[in-house]
Amino acid sequence: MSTSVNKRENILQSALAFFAERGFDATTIPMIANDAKVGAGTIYRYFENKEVLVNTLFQHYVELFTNTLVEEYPSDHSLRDQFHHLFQGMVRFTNEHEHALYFIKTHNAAYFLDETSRKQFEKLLAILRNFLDQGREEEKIRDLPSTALIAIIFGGFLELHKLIRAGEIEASEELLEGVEESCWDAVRTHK
Amino acid sequence: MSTSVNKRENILQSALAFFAERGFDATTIPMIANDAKVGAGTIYRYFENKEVLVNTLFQHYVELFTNTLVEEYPSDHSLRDQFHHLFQGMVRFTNEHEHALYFIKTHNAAYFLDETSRKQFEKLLAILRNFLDQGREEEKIRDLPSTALIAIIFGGFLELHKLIRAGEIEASEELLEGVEESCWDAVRTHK
DNA sequence: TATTTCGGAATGAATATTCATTCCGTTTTT
DNA sequence: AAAAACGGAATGAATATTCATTCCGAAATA
Repeated sequence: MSTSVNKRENILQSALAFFAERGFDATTIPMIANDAKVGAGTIYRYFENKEVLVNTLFQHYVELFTNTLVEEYPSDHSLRDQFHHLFQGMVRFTNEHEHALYFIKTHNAAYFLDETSRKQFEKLLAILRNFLDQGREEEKIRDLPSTALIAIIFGGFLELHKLIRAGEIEASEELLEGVEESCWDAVRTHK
Repeated sequence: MSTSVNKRENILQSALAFFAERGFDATTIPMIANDAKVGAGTIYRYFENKEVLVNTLFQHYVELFTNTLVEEYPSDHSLRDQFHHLFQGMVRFTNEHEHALYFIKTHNAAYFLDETSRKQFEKLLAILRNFLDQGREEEKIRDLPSTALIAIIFGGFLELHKLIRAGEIEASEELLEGVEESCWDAVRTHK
């Protein structure tokens, strides 16, 4: 069976999990190879080197996440609805790609990211900034640096996600709604 | 003279900066030695190995931060005042120890932390949890996992701090107040 | 006081280890 | 039976750690 597509995919999946859990520098190629059930050399058939591997991964998931947020974006609904859409996007994306968002969050300023990766990430930020700026104009969003507000949103959400994965907490609908509300209250103006 | 206390201190300072900026795995002993203006071997006169060095650093600053939060804690004031005290503690601590809080935040779940470090960190969390739990009883704090709320607070604050250090933003009194208010709104109940 | 001896702190070259990357014999695919 | 894909041992570079030696200030000796 031409597993070649599968192997590439396996390598990417294993790498993603390790990078998310231990970070780029602490994960070794043999670790990834072993987990992907592939020879160490095989990784180099698919990726020129370790940095190309991370960058590939990073760009792939940032793009995927960006698309998730943009898809069916309710531009003509209320700001609160738009926020809900974005938040739901995070939830959906995290459900479909367990480690991806955490990986992105922990590596978005890393020294080994190349131009393309940085630009890709900028595009993602632009979407969120765009939303916040629009809201600020309407005086519905606090007058604070977008990056800080974005950090609050991702920080809270990802921490929650960690707890859920660790089994310390159950991912009830109610809980997610609570976190969404909390993030929204952090971001919006209060009359 | 090159008192041993000074050397040890220099090593710790250099290590802190590198660990905060690049992470544990990406910083090498020679980097630290060079920055501390000390022979590589000297580091091993003070610390058994690289892991002992991080753990020492981690424990030291977590303890220091914990003390900052606890000192003059206004137990009998309003919850809002208590929050203000904690937030101010973060600000003060960050002003006094530029890299420390960021280092703590990015390394608190690292694989190389020993028992003592983990326990030390737990103590810090306990203080924050304590505050949140008390508030929850009074129904002044949201019914959400403390860890998630804590993540929101630190996430927002540290992101802000990064922007300030990067010179992208000025650390006005007003800005800090805004972030404090945002974090508080994320955490409290809204009648 | 001047000189010598001594202890241990500091050093950085040498060594041991870890890891990314390469290479080549084997297996699988066509 | 080629050709392509693999696996995993081999390689070399980068890094943590060690250790023989130097250095320096403080006693001991004169």
